[in-house]
Amino acid sequence: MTARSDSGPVTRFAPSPSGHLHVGGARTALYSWAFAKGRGGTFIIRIEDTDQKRSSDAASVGFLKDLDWLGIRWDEGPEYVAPDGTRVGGGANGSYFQSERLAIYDRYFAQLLAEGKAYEAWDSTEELDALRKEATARKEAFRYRFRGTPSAEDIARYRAEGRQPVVRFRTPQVPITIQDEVLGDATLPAGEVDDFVIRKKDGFPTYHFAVVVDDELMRVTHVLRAQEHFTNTAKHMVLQDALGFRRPTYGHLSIIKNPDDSKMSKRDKDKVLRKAVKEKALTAPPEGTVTIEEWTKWLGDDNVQLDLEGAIRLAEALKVQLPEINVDDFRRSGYLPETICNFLALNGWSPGHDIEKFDNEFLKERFSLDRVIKTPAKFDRVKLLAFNTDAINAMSREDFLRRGREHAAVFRPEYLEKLGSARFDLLLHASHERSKTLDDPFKTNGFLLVSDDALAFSDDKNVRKALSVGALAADGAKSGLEHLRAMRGVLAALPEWTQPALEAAANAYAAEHAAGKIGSVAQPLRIAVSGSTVSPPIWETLVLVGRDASLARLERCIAWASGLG
RNA sequence: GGCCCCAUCGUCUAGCCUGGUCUAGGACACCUCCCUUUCACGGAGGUAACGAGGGUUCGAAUCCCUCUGGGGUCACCA
Repeated sequence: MTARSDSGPVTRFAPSPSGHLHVGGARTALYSWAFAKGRGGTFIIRIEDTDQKRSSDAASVGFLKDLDWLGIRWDEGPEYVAPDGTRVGGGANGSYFQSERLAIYDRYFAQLLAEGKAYEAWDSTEELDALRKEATARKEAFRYRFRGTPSAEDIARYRAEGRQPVVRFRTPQVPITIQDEVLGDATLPAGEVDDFVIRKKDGFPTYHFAVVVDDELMRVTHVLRAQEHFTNTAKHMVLQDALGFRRPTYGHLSIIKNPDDSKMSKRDKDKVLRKAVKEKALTAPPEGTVTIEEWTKWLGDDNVQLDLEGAIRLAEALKVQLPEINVDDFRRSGYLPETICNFLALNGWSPGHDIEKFDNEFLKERFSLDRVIKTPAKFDRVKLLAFNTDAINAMSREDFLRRGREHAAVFRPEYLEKLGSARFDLLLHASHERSKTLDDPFKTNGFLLVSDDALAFSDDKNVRKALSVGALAADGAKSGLEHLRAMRGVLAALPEWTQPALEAAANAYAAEHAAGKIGSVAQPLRIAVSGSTVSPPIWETLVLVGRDASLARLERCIAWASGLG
């Protein structure tokens, strides 16, 4: 924990712990962090777990882990031990979990009630729904107004019925000007804000109340949050006035959208799966994906979401790509945290001067609210991939090796087990320059994991071309299949199975039998050991597959290709 | 529907506040060519935008108005 400096700004990121940290939230956190840290201020994490039904401890920890992975560390907030052993969080303004601050909120409820600035309301859900319907019928927005104080008898009756009151704020009927550093000022006409609930019947504060109290008590000076909160700010401002609190400076960030203009949402993954299931007209879950019960429940209700592991298994079985939505999805896909931060920073902010590539240090130095873009941006995964490719290409061999190992340890342990450390390192080296993500060495080289007799040769245009190209040539050159037959003997006779030895032998053969065109020999070999026309460089690939396996695959490929029409 | 906000290449954006240097710059994508044992990488070039209409002005992407389009919000969720 760092000592709080009184001079700098104080910002906070206040997620509600349900689900995972998604890219929009990550960007809000990044901006908040950069704004405070670039000005000698304090960055706080606060967990807004006032919705008992939706909040979970696991989700809280997940948020902290994702934030830490991105390189965003907080000066105050939940205590967390990073993988490198650093202790993060703590602080003198806790608890940083709203569910542990109930006594604090109660004091302020009492104050407002005593001053007549808030009142208890006993309306039932049904009564409220009826009022809402009426408003809709009149084509008006529903706004709750003080409906009179119930008599002592009424209250006694409600109590007997088991009703619990909520506390509503008596909103002054005056125009309210929202001051926003990003969007500029906006004035809401008098009466726009209704008497909103500040304490739920379970005794928990609503978001509006807790956020106002906590921001004051934690001395937050700048609030950066999603644009969906813009209108809420009016509520927060009238509350601050009633409570005698200071007003933080606000900045509302535009939402991040999918390329098809829909709002990025965690449901997007289920959408892709539902579509695939429908297209394939599946009636039962593929073997080893999800249970029949999960399957039935999921397909029976659009609101039910598959758990992540199940969704991943199903996506693999259906051969569809799940869209990355959450920070952890991008991590799993092999994106670098520095790339995610860089790209996210650029999605809604720009340093100007055509600068695009920068790190969090730069962002910290340069970030300012007046350069935040007001328009919703589409999240372009293609450009993100390009950024990640550049970052990976710029990495040293050693860094790529180290980070590839770290990635595999978490997401691809089977490669480490199957290949052993020497061949695993060779795989990374051989894949580095053609990798766009840390996952590419594994994602694109699944043939290394399958057993020799299970390797499937793909019967496509490129394969056929490579195997028969010579036969089609007019000069009587040999076909790829013939090269393969010949190479079987050449390779089997090799005293050692190393890249230089393999290359030398193949070159010698090609000089004599393929007019020096090594490609007409390399491609058939590639097909034989990998099953397709795409793999790391061929000599490395042969070493990765290994001598015995390569020869066995060669044999199978010759048999397979001989049967091709 | 009420209220609020926004509007530059397909996409992310620079420029707008402080009108002229904008025949509108960069990046990703796309197209062409080069390199190449596959796939990638890389190199050279190219296509591509100020939503529409009115003003103001000698001059508007930049200032004003209208329209159109987009977004947010209208919960005892945050």
